[in-house]
Amino acid sequence: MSLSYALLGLLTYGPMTGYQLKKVFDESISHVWAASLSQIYRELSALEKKGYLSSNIEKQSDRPNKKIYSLTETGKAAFIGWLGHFPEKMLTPNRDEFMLRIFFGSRLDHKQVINELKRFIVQMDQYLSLLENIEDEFDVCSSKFSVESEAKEVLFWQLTIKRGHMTIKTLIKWAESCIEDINNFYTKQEEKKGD
Amino acid sequence: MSLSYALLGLLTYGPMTGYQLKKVFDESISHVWAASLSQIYRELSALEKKGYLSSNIEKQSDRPNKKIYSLTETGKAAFIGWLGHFPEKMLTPNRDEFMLRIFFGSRLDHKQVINELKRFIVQMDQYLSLLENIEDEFDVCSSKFSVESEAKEVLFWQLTIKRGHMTIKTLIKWAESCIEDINNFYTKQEEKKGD
DNA sequence: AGGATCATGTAACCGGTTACATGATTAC
DNA sequence: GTAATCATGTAACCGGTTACATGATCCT
Repeated sequence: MSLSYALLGLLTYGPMTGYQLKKVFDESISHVWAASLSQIYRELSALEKKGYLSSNIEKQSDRPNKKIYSLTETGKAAFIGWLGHFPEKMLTPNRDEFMLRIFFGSRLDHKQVINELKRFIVQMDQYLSLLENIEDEFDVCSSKFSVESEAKEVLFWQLTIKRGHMTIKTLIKWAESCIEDINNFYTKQEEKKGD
Repeated sequence: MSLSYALLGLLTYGPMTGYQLKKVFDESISHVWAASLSQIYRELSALEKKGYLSSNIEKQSDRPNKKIYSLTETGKAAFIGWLGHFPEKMLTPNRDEFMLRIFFGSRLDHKQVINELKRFIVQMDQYLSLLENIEDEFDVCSSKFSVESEAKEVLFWQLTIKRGHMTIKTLIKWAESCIEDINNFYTKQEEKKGD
């Protein structure tokens, strides 16, 4: 599965604990592949059993001990192998609770639908500004460290964030056009009654 | 869950078999919520146990008998209840195998990445024309049947397809800009070497 | 002859979600 | 005082995927 390779991929940057991996996930990959802590722990122990990872425990007196995972050679090879094989079908099936309700929107009061669309826009705006902050940080990054390898990594991270940015902007435009379309439909309906 | 309500929702249009539901799904809701046949059958029997659906069997001599499901009153009430309660968070977590590889794209030969992005564009173009065909059919629909209730339904179906249309178009633009960005990065890198 | 369509399902698997459990430290 | 952070997990559940099973008819 993909989650395991995401973990292996992050561990190519250096050894980490499950807890640290979760944090790195949330700040980077989560925009492309989300994961919960319990899932990460479960996956890490499975990967260790497989021999893709090794672990050593760092004792701490004040806090719980750390279990630090490192990528093995076979683990790295597995990651590289996975990375080179892109999926044939690049369209991932959508499952969207919100959209499912819009599909049946004709059964609702159109004022409620418009309210929900407005809520949708607010949420997308929030997420958009979050993405814009991340983009700003990347811009700082790529100007600071102009080492070739680091700049290259930042480039691809930027591309993933850009995708989010662009699609969210489009979704906002979509929702706005929906509100218009719905309003038009209902005003036309009333004109007909007026005749 | 959502699948059950999608099924209940479709059955508000009239009684159907699981097989028929699958076909309707593929032509409409699948763009918003995909489902497999085995899943539909499993779900339908669960809904019948719950009392949301009732079934009667239509005997056929040449083909397997049909098990026709109808919505019960409690089923309809459950659907309406679900429909009115939109999820608080309208952002669904992404999980995209393709994007995960782009995230680690710095570890690949940039020519391969560009090739995969081009394949991505081809696939999106195909899906786009599919969506455009659906939109054309809807346009015919809404001009043909101008009964108020039917036109209203078509309106919301159009909105769901429009979302797909707009996001796919954006994804194509994104992929094109990625190819540019990557090419720029590598030509700049070579210029530096030339100095 | 071979594949699509009609029509029903079952069973196993896999991975994502939620809830539970523990417990010290630090910051407001 | 109470919430967040650090740090580890386990167990149950739920829903989506894949594979299997059956069998006639219709189209190329």
